[in-house]
Amino acid sequence: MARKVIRKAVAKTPDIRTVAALAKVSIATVSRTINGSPAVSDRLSKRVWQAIEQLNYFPNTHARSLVSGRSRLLGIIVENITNPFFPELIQSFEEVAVAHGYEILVSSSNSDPAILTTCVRRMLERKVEGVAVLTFGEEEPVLDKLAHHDVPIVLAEFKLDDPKASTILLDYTTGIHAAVQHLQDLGHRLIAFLAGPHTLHSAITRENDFRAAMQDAALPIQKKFVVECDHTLKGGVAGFSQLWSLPTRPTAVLCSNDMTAIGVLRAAYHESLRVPQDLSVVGLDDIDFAEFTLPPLTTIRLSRTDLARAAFEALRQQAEEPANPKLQREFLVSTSLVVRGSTAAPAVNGR
Amino acid sequence: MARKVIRKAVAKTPDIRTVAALAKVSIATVSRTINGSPAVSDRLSKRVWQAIEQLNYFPNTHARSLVSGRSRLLGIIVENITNPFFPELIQSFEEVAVAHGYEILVSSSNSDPAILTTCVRRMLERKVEGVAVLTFGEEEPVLDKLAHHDVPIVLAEFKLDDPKASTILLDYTTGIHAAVQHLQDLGHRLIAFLAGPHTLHSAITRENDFRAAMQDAALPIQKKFVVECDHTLKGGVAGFSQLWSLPTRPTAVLCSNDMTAIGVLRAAYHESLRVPQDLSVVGLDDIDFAEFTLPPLTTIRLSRTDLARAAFEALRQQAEEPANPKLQREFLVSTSLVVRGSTAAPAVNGR
DNA sequence: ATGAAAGCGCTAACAC
DNA sequence: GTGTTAGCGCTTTCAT
Repeated sequence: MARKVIRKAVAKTPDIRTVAALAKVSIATVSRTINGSPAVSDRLSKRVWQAIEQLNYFPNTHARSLVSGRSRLLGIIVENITNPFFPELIQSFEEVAVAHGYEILVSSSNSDPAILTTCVRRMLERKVEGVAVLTFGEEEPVLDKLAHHDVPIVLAEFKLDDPKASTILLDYTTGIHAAVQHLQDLGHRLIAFLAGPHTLHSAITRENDFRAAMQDAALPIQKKFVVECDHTLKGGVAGFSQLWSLPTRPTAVLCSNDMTAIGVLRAAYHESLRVPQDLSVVGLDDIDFAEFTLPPLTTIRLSRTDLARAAFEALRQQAEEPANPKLQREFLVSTSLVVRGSTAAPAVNGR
Repeated sequence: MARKVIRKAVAKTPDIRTVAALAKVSIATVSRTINGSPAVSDRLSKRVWQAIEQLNYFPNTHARSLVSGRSRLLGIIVENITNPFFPELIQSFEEVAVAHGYEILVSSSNSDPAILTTCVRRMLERKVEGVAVLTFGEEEPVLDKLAHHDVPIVLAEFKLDDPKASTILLDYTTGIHAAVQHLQDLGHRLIAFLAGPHTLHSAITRENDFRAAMQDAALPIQKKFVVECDHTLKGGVAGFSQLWSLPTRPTAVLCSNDMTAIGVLRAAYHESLRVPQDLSVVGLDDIDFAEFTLPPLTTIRLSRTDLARAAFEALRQQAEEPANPKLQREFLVSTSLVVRGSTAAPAVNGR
């Protein structure tokens, strides 16, 4: 009794009962109205919405999730939010998720399996309906845990043998072939490749595609022309100096990602090399910034929007139509070459 | 009955009852154990943890939030996640929040009041315990709504007259004075300022601090030397060309943020100007990338870590000790000059 | 120290 | 069409 009095005294945030009382209907009707059930008469529906408006009411998500078993929460784990590629990805993912009435939980794994584990756990605790692991294939062992918990999961470039898992395949081949072709057309023969860390599936795929493209172009690959970097700007600087210490130097460098290419641009500048006259540089990703480097970076575009949409769609399907027999389990995102200012014909003495 | 059979058949995710049954205790004891209540005997506690382990159980956050009224969720709204300043800020905020057992909801307002409104609403629905609005003072009207809902809120550079609101003040003065001093020491007298959009509190504060610093240095400000940009790289390019079309040109430019400064660097390059010999450039923020521009950018550092920590602490205090009479309502984050390669003495003919 | 039971705000099955 | 009611999984009195 005393409790009730207090409840009246303190203006609590309105709940479904408050609305029902004001609209003079049952709480079931309020619930139905909110959820757009067709079985509510216009007359009552109007009264309910009016009450909702008047009270500035909105439903408690936790209560909803508890009873419905659906949280409308999706998790997205990226490798490092500080890498410009990822914020753009997150933004696209958020946009499409919110448009479909989902909320997202974001985490960076920072390539640390321990962190990934706690990320996953936190997301599981929040009862996410799906997790997009866009770390590009680094931390496989942990992923089994996710699958075990029966949560839909989508991975970039890595197939998990689990009915709840789907995969986004990146078609690097097209873009990388186009890039090598482009360089060959310009007259380059000495083309180097600054690879990503071999702990990453994507890095290995990219490197393999480079080798294949060179072979298709009948261009030899000098052994020392493929060097493993770490997908950071500093890594690009280091990779460049390794290349430059070689007796024969390449006239063009294809990089496993844009940050590496930007590192090369920077290192080349310090060596007083002119890009593209003395060295052609090609990146991969086409981060927003690529347009603004000096010179603007020729690069292989990997659309963050396409990737994010595919990831969301994979999760949505699993969450909303788990019984659908023709659930799409694989998604393909393509790449394409964007020619800007960092590539040109090699200088004659470069031959 | 039929229901129960199904329940047994399908291996449901374990709940508190499952644990209690396995440990042969009541659900209350399980709850107490999980929450570290001292009133549980070692003997039972051990049994409970064992069961938890064995079942790989973890509590349902929604149920917990529903009954306890605490979601352990914090919201952070930034202006644009694509601006490198913000991911760094988000990362720091996430780190400290997670370390304290909170989860975060991230949103970008993209300077659009309508988007901000829905962000706020979504966060309110999720029952966040506090919101950090780090948009730097753009969308005031909407903020009242937040305050109205009795949710703790922390703002950057904007005071809201509400008991639940606190403010983070940025001490630009120190950094900007140091920068002007630095330029004066190098011999500059013709110093321009590329301001941020006047819709931003922070932009106005920065501009005012610049004017004050110039006055203190007894340096005149040419009227046309202060131009309003928009805190983007493109804005910096545009600002530079406006400056360069002037009859007398500045020998140094101080920019309201790093992206603007990077735009100036780029525009200067296109004019075949050498930085810093022909033009000194100073940024503000010290984003990660500032270290890697060509040349490395001299800039005024605004620590994202400090800012994030202050924001979290403000929210935590409001959420956990709302009754504390000496709750801190204002936080100060300082700035400092970082000298790199984009500043030098002006060329003699520049005099 | 432990357990029984009430109830957080909501949805959905069932009754009318 | 609309209302009544039983829980969703948990925390928290209140007994014992």
